[in-house]
Amino acid sequence: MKLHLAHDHDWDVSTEKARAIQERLAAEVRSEGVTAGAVETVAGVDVSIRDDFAQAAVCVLSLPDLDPVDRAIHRQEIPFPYVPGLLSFRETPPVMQALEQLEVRPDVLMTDSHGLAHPRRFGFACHLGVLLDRPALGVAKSILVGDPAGDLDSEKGSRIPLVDRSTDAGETIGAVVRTRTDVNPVYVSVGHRISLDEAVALTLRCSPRYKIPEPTRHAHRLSRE
DNA sequence: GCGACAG
DNA sequence: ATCTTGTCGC
Repeated sequence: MKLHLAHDHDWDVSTEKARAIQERLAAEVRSEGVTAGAVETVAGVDVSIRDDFAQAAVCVLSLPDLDPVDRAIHRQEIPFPYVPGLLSFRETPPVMQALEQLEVRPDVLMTDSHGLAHPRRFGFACHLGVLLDRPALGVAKSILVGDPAGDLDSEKGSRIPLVDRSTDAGETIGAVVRTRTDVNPVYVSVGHRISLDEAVALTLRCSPRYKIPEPTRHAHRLSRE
């Protein structure tokens, strides 16, 4: 896919400068734009780390079937160390290179990270979305900042707000979502050009199925031998 | 000062 | 994230 960068900046920066960049770009995040029901393709984005290399993988799935329609990977040396709150500086560079290889332009980008549920309201999901000016959301497996507002029902589909009390009036920065009964909840937050409700709806639409992409089945079979 | 800390 | 052992469920 053709990458039209709405914003750009240096990547070889200090942690202080990185935080400053996040604070500057956080003002560009938009919490509205996409309608989950109209989304036809979603790109799942993830990065694996081994030694000094980062490998980004992107798989575009169709909705509502979740059939893989395009994919790409890119491996490169880790550009930035892992620092809580600065994850995007390690993951964005390799992911951009993988996205550029796609032939199908996904309607939404889904990342394994937080978006607004971040100390400076600018997690990886926001970073990716704002630089590309594309819809994006974050789906994390654990909390970086904030607290669940109450107790989440064990029933699939239940959701409660994720709020940040450390600030003024305790703002809602995301949602705690149960995608399946008897599984740990995921933490969904806005990345860019999508509302929290649409982000939650999309997360649910993308989770209750078991269709496994061919490459993954192969890798799984090999790994247990 | 101490604890927390996406992946 | 990655590593590694044991256990539970379909």
